[in-house]
Amino acid sequence: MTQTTIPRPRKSPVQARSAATVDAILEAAARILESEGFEGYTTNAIAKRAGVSIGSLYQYFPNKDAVTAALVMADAMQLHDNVYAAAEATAGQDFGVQLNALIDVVVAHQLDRPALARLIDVEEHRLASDPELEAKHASVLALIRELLMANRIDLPFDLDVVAKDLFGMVHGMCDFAGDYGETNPGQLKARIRHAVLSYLGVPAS
Amino acid sequence: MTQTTIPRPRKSPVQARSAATVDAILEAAARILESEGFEGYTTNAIAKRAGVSIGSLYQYFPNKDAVTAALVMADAMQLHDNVYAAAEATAGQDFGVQLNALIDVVVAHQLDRPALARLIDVEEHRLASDPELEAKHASVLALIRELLMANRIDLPFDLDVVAKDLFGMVHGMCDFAGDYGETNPGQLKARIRHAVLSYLGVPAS
DNA sequence: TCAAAATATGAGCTTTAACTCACATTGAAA
DNA sequence: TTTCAATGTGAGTTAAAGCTCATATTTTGA
Repeated sequence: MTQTTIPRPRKSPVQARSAATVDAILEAAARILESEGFEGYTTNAIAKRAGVSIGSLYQYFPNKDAVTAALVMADAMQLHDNVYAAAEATAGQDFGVQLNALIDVVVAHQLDRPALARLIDVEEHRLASDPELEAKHASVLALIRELLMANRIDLPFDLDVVAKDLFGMVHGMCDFAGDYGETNPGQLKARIRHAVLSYLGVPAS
Repeated sequence: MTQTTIPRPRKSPVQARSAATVDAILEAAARILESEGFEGYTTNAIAKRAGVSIGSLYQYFPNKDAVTAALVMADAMQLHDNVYAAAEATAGQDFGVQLNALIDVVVAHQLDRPALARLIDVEEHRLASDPELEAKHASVLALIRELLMANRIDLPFDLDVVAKDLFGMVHGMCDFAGDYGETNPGQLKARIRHAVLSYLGVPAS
């Protein structure tokens, strides 16, 4: 594994137009990754699709990996924020309701742009792990643990391990569903709900 | 998605030494992908690690993707063969025993070389889907369906969908376990077994 | 033993993509 | 209005990686 320079923004945008440039670059990067895969994912292509010059791209990102890292981080933050928003919105309600809200978020996150989600996953592993990124992940797992504890669910295994299993399970089912072109997110959610509840030994409501 | 030339062996080896060359190339490709990721995965590096010249590599593979395709196919065949071997070895026995055998194979396949398994997964999606490869996958799913039918399991959903869910679920749990460095494959198997059995509504034996 | 086919070699050609830099344009503070 | 910092530009440099090909070596079969 070659030591890549730490992928961090070179300079922060201060004016509105440069912030727009950065946004355009990230959005273009996502779209190219989604439509072309790693194949066509080049900095020149990203700049072109974003409608900015290649020079501008390198003004805000020291190298290609920095663009990808920013993309990965944005994705992680989105999941994190949506998950927490869903939890807050359903706080105090039935366990089933809270669980549904979480599943909605995760399924949406994975199925909305399945190809992109998968490639971001890969890059997430390839890039040197960013503490900030790790924190977001840990935070999502913590939320799952809290949900389980607050509802005094009888766990078949360690709390820690159960949270990870559930996350992996849901992720895997979504991923695979995305692969064979699942068209009915509603039914997928129902199945995931069933999988989670039965794993936990909670009778379906 | 650029039209890549169909990744097919350029010529088949007829002498023993050339077969050895091809094997060495594939093994080297796997090892590099595993230890360096896509980063260092170059045809020159593969040839070097395999101890053969770059010219030899291109004698048997028309391009880089052809090497990767062969690797992916070999992986799929290995899973397929192991799964079928496990099914035959436990044919006629308890559902629980048969299921355990299958889980053993899948966990081993995914956890033996987790980094490699993940990257092969990615390439599997990037490459134009090979009918032969699709057939192997379909065949594995068919085996799961047969197992469920032969044991007259009461299914919560469509047979087809259940098979896919189970595969995705197991895959996801293994993948995630590989990520955080699961050291205890035995416990992972137990949890997967629990997840599968409870999804199916089969009481643990 | 020997010719022909199969296999192996690696320097180097070619393409491509990451990245630079000298210069142009725009925005904001004074 | 002026001035300087912030931002934008894209032709061109550079390094690397895919791939070729003329040539060398090994194996086979007659």
